[in-house]
Amino acid sequence: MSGEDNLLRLVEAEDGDENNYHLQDQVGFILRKAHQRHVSIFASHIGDLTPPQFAALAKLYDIGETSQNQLGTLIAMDAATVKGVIDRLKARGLVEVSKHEVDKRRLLVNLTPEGREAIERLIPLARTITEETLAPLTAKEAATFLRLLAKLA
Amino acid sequence: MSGEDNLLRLVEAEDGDENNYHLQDQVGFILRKAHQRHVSIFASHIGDLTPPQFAALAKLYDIGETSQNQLGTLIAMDAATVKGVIDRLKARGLVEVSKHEVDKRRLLVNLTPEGREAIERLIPLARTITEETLAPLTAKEAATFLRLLAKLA
DNA sequence: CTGATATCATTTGCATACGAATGAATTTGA
DNA sequence: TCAAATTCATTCGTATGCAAATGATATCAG
Repeated sequence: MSGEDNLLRLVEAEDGDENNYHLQDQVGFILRKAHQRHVSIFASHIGDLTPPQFAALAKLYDIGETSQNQLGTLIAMDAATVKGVIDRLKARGLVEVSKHEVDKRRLLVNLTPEGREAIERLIPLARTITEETLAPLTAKEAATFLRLLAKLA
Repeated sequence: MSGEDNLLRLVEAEDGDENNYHLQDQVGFILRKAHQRHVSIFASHIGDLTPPQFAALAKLYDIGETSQNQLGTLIAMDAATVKGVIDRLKARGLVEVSKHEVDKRRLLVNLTPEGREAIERLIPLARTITEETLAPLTAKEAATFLRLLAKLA
């Protein structure tokens, strides 16, 4: 038996479960599953829009016209991702784009009337989605969870 | 005015900001950002493997040979997704697949010696990744967070 | 004023993620 | 037993998500 084996046995003896790596205890894995569950709940309430698409509309509704790049920063999407999201919203007539008068690099994005109508209609559903996502927790637990989650995001 | 409207007005009166929908307060949005941050931390420590690929290797290391479908269930991936993950791990020689002797529908998946060596080498890094992901929280907060997160996943 | 830098947007390539449809094999139930 | 239902895997289509490269424009520094 090698020295490494001996050491390993000592470690095992101390801990009892040192060798066992349990995926389901890792924060990344649980985070991924919780996110999956939320997306599924979202889809069950809002079937014709994805969470990123909803985020883009909601942010435009909140702050008004802005550049594609700035919008991406605000909703945590890189330039390549936000372009795809905006392209699809544009194809559906929910947003419209225009060139910035001064800075010719910028692409301005804004809600269309249809987009505004859509997001106003959907925001109440989004509140329901949030409630359902947090339903396994008590109100106090939910508050604690959101506070700690925000620290990690 | 309906009863619902009345209730809503009461809530608004209590809250004072009912009309304003803030994306950054929604659990789904924060969950998405926290997940993004974790993936980024993961990539900074383990550049040549994605979290889903790591999950597949870790689970195979934990339970040994299993069917592709069963593996997918254990690591929370649907059949289409797990196929892609296994295909890429197979192409890199980290897993090998074989046909189930009895049930000819099943595709058995197992670690290769290289895959086993890889996951044993990476598990300590994964512990570091978990620590770094939870670093913004105190030990007590982290324990609370994991407990509540697990309830949501 | 101008060359170096920085910013904005686009494109490509790769990797999840999932719904839906399909085909093969197995299990169930009348 | 045998038709119906189920399970396993694959394929297709669509939608994030990000790294890297590129081009256009704007800003900065000397």
